[in-house]
Order: sequence, then C-alpha cells, then structure tokens
Amino acid sequence: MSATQEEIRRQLIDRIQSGEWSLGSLIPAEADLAREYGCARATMNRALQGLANDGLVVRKRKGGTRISLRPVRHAKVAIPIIRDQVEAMGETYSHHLVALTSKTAPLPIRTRLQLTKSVHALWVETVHKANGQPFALERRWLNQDAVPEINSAPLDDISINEWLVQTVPFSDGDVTFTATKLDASLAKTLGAATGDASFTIERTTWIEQHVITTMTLHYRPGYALKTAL
Amino acid sequence: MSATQEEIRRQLIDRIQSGEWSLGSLIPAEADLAREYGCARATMNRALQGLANDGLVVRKRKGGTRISLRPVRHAKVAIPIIRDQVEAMGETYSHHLVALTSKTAPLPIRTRLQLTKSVHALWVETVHKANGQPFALERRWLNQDAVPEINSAPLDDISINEWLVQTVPFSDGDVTFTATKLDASLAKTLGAATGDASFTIERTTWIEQHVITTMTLHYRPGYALKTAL
DNA sequence: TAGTGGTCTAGACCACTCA
DNA sequence: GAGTGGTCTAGACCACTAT
Repeated sequence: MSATQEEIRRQLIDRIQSGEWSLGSLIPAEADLAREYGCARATMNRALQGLANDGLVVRKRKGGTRISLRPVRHAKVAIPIIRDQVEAMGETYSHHLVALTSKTAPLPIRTRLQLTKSVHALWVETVHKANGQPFALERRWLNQDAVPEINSAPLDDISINEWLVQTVPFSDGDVTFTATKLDASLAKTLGAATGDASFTIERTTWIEQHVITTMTLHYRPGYALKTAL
Repeated sequence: MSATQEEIRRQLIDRIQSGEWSLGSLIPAEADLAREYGCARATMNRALQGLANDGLVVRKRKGGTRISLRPVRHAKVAIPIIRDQVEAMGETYSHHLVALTSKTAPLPIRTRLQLTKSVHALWVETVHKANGQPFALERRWLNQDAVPEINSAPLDDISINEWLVQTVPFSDGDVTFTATKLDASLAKTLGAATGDASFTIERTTWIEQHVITTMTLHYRPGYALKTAL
C-alpha cells in the first residue's frame, strides 16, 4: 500500500496522461480516491492540491475536481543576484559604478516611486562584468525617503544590487521581460554593436505598498534566461 | 488565537522584514513556534514550508530553520496558449499556416528530438495574429514518431499550438527566453523593421523522456512579458 | 545519539456552491 | 440542503544530520 503523496501524485498524473481521465472530466471525490489508494484523506488532499498548483486540475468545493481544460503551464524563473549569476557560469564577477547622483526624477518615475514630498531621487548606473567583460547594465531610480540608509552605503565596494538584497530583502515586486534594441550609448557600455538585441528586465520593488526602487537591466546580446516548465 | 497558517505566515514575514530575525539567523523550532502561536505543529509546518517555498527561509532536519542569506526570488511566469494571450488583451485572434512539411531535420534538431530511425520531422510555421496584425511567429519541429496523430490533425482550423495542448497536455519541458535581432525575412513576416528586437521563447517539450517537439516563438517588437515576483 | 523537520493518520469542523 | 474541498488538531513515526 503506497502511502506517500508523491507516489500517489505520480499515479494520478499517469491516469491523466494516459487519457483515462480526459480533459475537462470530473474525477472522484478526494474521500473516494483516498479509500481507493488506502491513504488518509489529508494525504490525498495534499496530492490533489499539488496537481492543482501545477495547473493540471481545477478544484471547487462541491463542484469536485476536474482535469484542466486549458492547462496553463508556469515557468518558475529564478531572479538571482547578478554576482551569483556570473559566478554560476564559472566566471569572475566585478562591477563598475558609472553614475551615482541625486537628481530630479522625470514625472513617470516620480509617479512610479510614489514621490510626493521631493522630486529628487537617487540615480544609480552600474555595469556588471564577467571576467572583465560587460555582462549587464543596471540603471536604477531609488526612493531615498524609503531607504535613507542608502546615503551611507559603500557602493564602490558592493553593488547596489547586492546592497539592496541585504538591506531590504523579501520585498515584493513586479517584473517585466522585454527585448530592447541597443542605442549607440547602451551598445558602447555593453561592448556590443549598435542595434543589437538585448534581453531586458524591468523591475519595480516595494515593501508594504511603499515603493523602494525601479530599475532596468540590459543584458549583453546573446544572453539567455533558461528555466524549466 | 489565530489558527490559520495564512495569518501565521504573514506574522512570520513581518518578523523577518522588521529585522527581528536577521539574515542567516536561526529561528525557533517549529514545535516551539507552534506553542507560541497556539496552533498545532502541522499548521506551523505548513506556514514554514510556505516560507521555504518562497525562498525566505531554508530548512534542514536537525539544523533547524534559518532566514535565507541570499534570498533568491522567483517569478512565476504563465505560458499561455497564444489564442488566450491575444484574447486577454481584448483583441481578436486568428492564425495563418505558413508552412507544413515533412522534411529532413538538421542534425542539431534531430539530436534534440532524439530521432534515431528517421531523419525526417514535421516542420510547421505559423503566424499568430491579433486583430489581423502579426503578433508572433511560431516555428516548430515535431517528432512524428512520438505524435503520429498529427498527420490527421486539421491544422488549418486549429493552430498547432492549441492542437498540441489538447492532444499532449501536461507534458514536461524547458524554456529559454532571449532577445533576437530580426532578419529581413522574420521582420517581414512580423510586419516589423529589419533589425528590430524581438522577445523570443524557445521551448522543447517531452513526455516521459520522449521528446515531442521543439519550437521558437518570435513576438512582435514591443511585446513585454509581465509577471509578479 | 539526540534534535529537528517531513509526513502520514484519523477525526473534526467549516466554507463554499451546486442543484 | 447536501456534497465537496479547505484546513485545523493531536498524535505518531520516520529520515536526516549536526554534534
């Protein structure tokens, strides 16, 4: 008698993939399945919740559990610290602080940072390097009101990317992935050709409705973000 | 007395964000925390497993639970059917089958598809449109041995994208995101300018170690993939 | 070897929602 | 109203690993 939810889950997936349960069909109630597999209902519940979490089934109280009609798959993408990313490739990380000034932020940035009192924000531009070659360019606006400690941070020693992770970890945020055509200035900074395509991440970070920073990260041409389904 | 793991989880996150538990520090054993919060150990276990799943803490048997030293955030990216993606923008979906031929696959593709018997594979090129305008170009190699039903699929009516989701749902796969510089031919197909940057997804799909298909999806310039942290 | 998390059980009550 | 999933409890045993 198998009692592990992992094993049960695999068997349930088999029954779905084999077509025994077709798309959109209703499968037995978890109490019945628990009896069938000889496990406690809580165990079957964990197995089924796992499937629901992976998008394979849809569960509703009283409605029962159905095989997803349109299984939407999710890719879990890790957003690592850039130093770790470089070192994971077996290369040596370094970074170069290009700009660090407090200046007037353009209106859209002020809005995004929820700046009310001041129109100033901290502008930081950093080149991240792998084996001395440009790897990614980070351009960031930072809300100094939200993170006053920034003014005494040693940003020559530690990149602002790492500093933020250590200082305000566990923040919430949203992320946008795009492809950008490099203009002459960006291309030069990244050691690439003007017009090359750069994989780009935009990210805004907040902690309890308080926006901390918004940034754009341009990776050097050829960069690929890999993940599993 | 709060008894819900959701509430407990929020309180634990507060204690982390407030700095009461600093990065890398050990927090009490789940039995102790359960006593402190007046809940069963199973409940505290679910709360802590949730935090571990989000990368906020690291748990080890006997080693206890620690606040993550390098919290690696994960973005959960939905990989929808393109029809749904277009319709979610409030636009009308259509598609156009550009090519559909069985032909000799280049060696790297044969390797990726694990083709041994035959050197032939099905090549399918589809333009997905939103309100009649090109939205994305899908180029796909398909292992006919793995999915023989494809030969009788009505690919004029239904895009191969949708057909596969309905026929071999719940497959495993890997995904790569890149930025591509459009050549003249791609640009023309997408109604864009040569040299524009296209957000690109590469995806290989298999079911139980049996590779089914590998495809490249070029989105029109300006496309952005959004998600939450 | 002892302490920690991982997981299963059996039972209970609740929340939702379909008919 | 009744059937389903959601979740909590209390207890148990096990697996891993730091010491």
